[in-house]
Amino acid sequence: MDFGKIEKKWQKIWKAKKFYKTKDKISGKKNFYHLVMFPYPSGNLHIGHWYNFAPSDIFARFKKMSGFNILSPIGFDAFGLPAENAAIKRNIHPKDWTYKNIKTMSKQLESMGNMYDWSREIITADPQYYKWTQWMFLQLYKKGLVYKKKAPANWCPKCHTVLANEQVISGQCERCDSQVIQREIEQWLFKITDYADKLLKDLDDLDWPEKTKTMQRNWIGKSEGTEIEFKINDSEFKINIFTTRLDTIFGCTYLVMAPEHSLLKNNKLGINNYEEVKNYLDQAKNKSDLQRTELQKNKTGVELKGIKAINPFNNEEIPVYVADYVLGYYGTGAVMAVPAHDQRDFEFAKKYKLPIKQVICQNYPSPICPILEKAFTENGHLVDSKNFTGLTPQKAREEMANWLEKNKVGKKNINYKIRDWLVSRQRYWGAPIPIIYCDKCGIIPVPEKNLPVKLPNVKNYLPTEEGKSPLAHSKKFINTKCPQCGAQAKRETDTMDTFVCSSWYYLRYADPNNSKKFADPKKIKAWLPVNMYIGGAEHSVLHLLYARFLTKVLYDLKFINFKEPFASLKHQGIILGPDGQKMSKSRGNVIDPDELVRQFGSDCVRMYLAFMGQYDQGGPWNPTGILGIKRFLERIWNSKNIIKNQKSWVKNADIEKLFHQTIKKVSEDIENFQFNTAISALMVLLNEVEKHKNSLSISHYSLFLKLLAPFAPHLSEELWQKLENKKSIHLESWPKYNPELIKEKEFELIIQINGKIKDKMFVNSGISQQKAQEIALNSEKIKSAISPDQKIKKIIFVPDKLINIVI
RNA sequence: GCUCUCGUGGCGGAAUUGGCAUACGCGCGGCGCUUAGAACGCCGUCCCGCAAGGGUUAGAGGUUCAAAUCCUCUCGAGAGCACCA
Repeated sequence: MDFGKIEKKWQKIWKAKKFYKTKDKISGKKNFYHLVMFPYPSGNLHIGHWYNFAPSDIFARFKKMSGFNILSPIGFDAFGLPAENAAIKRNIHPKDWTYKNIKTMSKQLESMGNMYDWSREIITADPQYYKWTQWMFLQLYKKGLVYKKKAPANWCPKCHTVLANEQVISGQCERCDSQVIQREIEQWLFKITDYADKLLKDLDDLDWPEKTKTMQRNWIGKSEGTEIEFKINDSEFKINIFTTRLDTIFGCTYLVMAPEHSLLKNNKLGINNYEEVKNYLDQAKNKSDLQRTELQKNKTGVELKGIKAINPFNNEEIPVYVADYVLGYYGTGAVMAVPAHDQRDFEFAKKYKLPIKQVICQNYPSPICPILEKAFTENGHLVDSKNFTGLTPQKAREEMANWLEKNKVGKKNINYKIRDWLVSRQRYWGAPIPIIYCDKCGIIPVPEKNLPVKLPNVKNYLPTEEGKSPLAHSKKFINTKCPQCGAQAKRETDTMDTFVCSSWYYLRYADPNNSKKFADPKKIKAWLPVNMYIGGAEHSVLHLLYARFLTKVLYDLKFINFKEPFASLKHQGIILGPDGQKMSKSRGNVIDPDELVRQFGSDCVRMYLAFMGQYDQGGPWNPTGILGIKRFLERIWNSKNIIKNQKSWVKNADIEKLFHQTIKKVSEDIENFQFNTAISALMVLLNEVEKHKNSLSISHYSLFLKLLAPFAPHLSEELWQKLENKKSIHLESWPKYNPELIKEKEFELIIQINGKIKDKMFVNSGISQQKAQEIALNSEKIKSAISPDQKIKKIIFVPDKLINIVI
């Protein structure tokens, strides 16, 4: 049977009839926004894309048949580094490369037969789209959530651009794996840190995978502690430190400042050995993140000679060091070092022969504490801590913080790990940042009416080493007039991180062709927030965090009336190559879905992907089982003859019951994204039906086709129309089961002794414990298993399941 | 180092969430159909045992009438973060 032929036929008909065009409102139906993360136009679809798009379409089709008005759009995340890098490698203009890929990938996507509304397609590299990306930038700018600063940033020497914190993986560039270095450069940032608390709190109410929420929580990294002032002796300067272990302050034997600390610039503190310190600062600056990490085991630092800091709790004078194991961007950029209770301080103190003073001890009130071979970080009681001695660390932190606040030398404070989102890129293939520099007026945002700032079609799009965008070479682009005073001015030449484009695209689908607004508020209201969002877990702290941030900003600006973009979220697993490695062209382990579709048909491929295993698990691609699905579909195709050749129909209560049980099982499984067990239930049903051919009526057969429709949209449509139905099966409503009919009249009672199965027996459903007990004790097997001298201690009865005799 | 997943036949995986372990599919074996094969159909297929029966969810303990499921430790695989004070 050539399924490919049927599939092409229906795809053509659906396209011609605009069958999947979405209406914003259908009376009597609730809207349901079903969204799959839009693809990056990298070249061709691989089987991983199919795994993302095909099973999710099963869910969408099921929801549609269940009575919802579905929005299931598609588009392309078209700007960005990888496309640009790939284009450069092939010596093609990024635009040509990207649009060529979009064309191929669209064709491939169509061959899946998904219910996408192509009239709503969006492409983020389209000026009609990025006009609004630039508009978003301006809204954030107005709200004071965008700023520019010159500071060390993650620089990828191969991509010639800065990267956001989220795009640096273990000190390496997310895209090309080059070692990222720190480079002082002018950059634009979004103040995502202002939203750290909201981003954290609102996670609680989201229907998202728990691990994804955990990842975001860790990324945001809330940490409650105390900020303390340490005065410098004979000086007006103070060093502020942040700690979560205030209880250990009597064990503080020195302070450490990060090399980036502002008090270290130009020898403000009047240090005696500034030459030496300056040398150290310069060295630290040139270290990459990775180098700094690699040196974890071998910490370095320099003492600031000639100054001492004063511990406010005991007025002890302690030395101050600069060391790059302290981070400049976290907390206050300085810490109090307690070697006895912090492993990093412990290592440093050992190396520089600094005192290690234990103030938390397990043995309290015994005065003898064990000698430390590493930092002691567990719980105990305070020792050698003046009037705080004897307290638990928890209690001590409370009381010490009160003491600090009373004496005005410190206060409770909260720090977050998350850093501001660096959005500027020194690259060509992105949305230009809508900013103008005027000698007189300074930094001026482009007026909204002048948007979009179009990306010019330049010949020279190669990135440059000096840290400037290729757009800096385009005189036509740079030179402009100041919107405020009209004088000659220059445009910003950096472009935006592609994650800015993708952080709001879900809003645009509600109204993709609007030229006056990013979307009509009525249409936004009709569809958003997204009801079901599906995509890879690799975006947990990138796209998914950025999208939440932008939604919250738009909410605060009153453009939208919801705080979270994606009500429910599901991740699909990753399909690896047959060798168990990540699929990549260089490894040569990429599976081409087109070839599989030619061989088996798209219904078969999508169904096999759904059948392979749990949707969120993935794993190595193993094609051996696809024949099972192929056979299943062939059997369904042949089953039309059962009806045709049927002479007399015999009602069969068991088959009747199985049908209703299958409706229940399939419905619940699709709702829970358990497509594999839903398909297996359909297989069980077909197996039974084939055994009792004469008990299959036309209405049973129709019902089966409806259950099949989300999984195999083409085949089910073909068979449906062969039954002389005029309308499409995809306009039918999802079958409902009769709760009365699925009830089992009998069940197999499991009879256990001490939890081990000894006998099984069919009995009527709903029997009482008494009755079950009687039956169980009368069983020959049970009788012989219990010797006369053994007494029954207890009997456990689980209704309609089992009875357990404890002896 | 920290945070978090996961480990079930030869393979992909089920198990109503603590109540019949191995559903469904692949593969394999046997039989049928066939000149033969392919395809298809039927039967079998966790291990030991002729059987009665016993054992089995990476391994070892524990909780429970009852554990693949909960707890502790060990081993193994994977993901994310990583000097965050």
